[in-house]
Amino acid sequence: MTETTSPPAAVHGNPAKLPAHEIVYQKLRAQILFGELVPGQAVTIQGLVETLEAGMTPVREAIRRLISDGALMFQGNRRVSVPLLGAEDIEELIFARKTIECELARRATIQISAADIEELAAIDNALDKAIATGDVAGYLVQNYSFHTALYSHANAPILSDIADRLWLRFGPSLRVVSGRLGTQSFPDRHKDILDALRRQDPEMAALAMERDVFEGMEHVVQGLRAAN
Amino acid sequence: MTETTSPPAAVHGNPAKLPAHEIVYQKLRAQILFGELVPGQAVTIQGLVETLEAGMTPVREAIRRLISDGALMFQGNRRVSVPLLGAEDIEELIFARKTIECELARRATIQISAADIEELAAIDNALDKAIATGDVAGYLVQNYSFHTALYSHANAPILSDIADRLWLRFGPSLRVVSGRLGTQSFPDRHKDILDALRRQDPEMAALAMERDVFEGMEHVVQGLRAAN
DNA sequence: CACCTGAGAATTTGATCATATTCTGGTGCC
DNA sequence: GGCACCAGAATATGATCAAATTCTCAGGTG
Repeated sequence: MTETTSPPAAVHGNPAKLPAHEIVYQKLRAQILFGELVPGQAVTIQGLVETLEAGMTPVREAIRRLISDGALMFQGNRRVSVPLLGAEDIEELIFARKTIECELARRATIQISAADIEELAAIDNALDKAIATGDVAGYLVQNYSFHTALYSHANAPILSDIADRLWLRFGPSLRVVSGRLGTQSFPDRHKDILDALRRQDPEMAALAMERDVFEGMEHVVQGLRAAN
Repeated sequence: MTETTSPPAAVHGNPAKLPAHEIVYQKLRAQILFGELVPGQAVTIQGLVETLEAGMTPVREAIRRLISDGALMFQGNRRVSVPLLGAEDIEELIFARKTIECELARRATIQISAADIEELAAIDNALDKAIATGDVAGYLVQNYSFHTALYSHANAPILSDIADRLWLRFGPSLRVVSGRLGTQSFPDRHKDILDALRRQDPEMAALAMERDVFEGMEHVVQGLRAAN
């Protein structure tokens, strides 16, 4: 995932040896990305201490990291909550995602191996299955996996890191929209992306990615508009 | 600065009321941006506890935030240090800065007031003075101020946040290069940017910004190359 | 008489610290 | 050269203090 933020790099044979604050961070991060937490929801330190059965210091550090990530919001008084996105925020996210993720797609295209492309295809199949069965949580996980896996082949840690952060920002809203509109209606340009990868055509990959990003975000806009 | 990371918003009459972890964060951040800390240098919690005369918990939280910002690096074991940039990192930074900061320049151009332009001009004057007198620290501060002030008028908190983070990544290296090559040699496209702002020409502003970014980063590349 | 308002207490939550425990890296002995 | 030990640093806990929100209950008003 992100070079700078996930340091222990998951020592293969020793999964239990991660520090507590790292474990808390991962758990909380997943909850935000995949929707246990709703936009606007308050997040309390003591609540997480009980829920995650962790000490106070690790929880504190995890929250600080996630605030820095843009995944949580410090409300000025000492309260922390999951951010609500406005139309302007989404407009910014569209621009940022387009430029960053298209570039990552370009870079990945010229470096990825055939075997890795098939791994991506496998993820996309799982995604299709989730869409077909209306499995919202599965859809969110697989969609995120697809993008993350692709970017990991771009050999661009800083850009990948930026992209990862952007996902944390709209994750909660994506969940709300998916829950409301269902997974069926979501666009999926992943087939086009896979085609481009196989043809080793960076610009085609970038274009497909641009469509995927734009349609996905547009969908969020519509979903949030429906909420008013 | 960044919406999401600097919450207390500096209650006008009560500067002493910031929490300790926030103060530590600001101090450490400034040290990184403006060069007290050298790339590769180790950062220890206990060292900062003594230096900044703060408790352990606030220091810990500040370090976590800065790691998440990309300003510090977790070395896998429990060590933390200031990152060293490689050529590939700089190449990524050039792309990211170009796209993000040019867009911020565009957005600022169509929103900034005449009075605010003059404030920018004043910063640029201070910058010129620092260059003329060879004041490296002043140069770094004023240069950062100019960009930050400009972006604050773009009304784009997410993009500004991304830009801010990028500065944290190359700040230490910029300091090294400036110290080695002197401030004289640094390019300064700020006059062009100010021109574009006054003419309300977004594309011209973006172009000037692109040059400023590119020449600045190219300079860093040359400086680092000279170090080998 | 019902309802709104606001002061102040009670409770919840966050911030900080002192301390115990665990881990890493280095040193010196075999 | 490899292994055991040691010093120092990081991680994690729980207690304590401080702040903020919420609740409650008078008092006043329509």
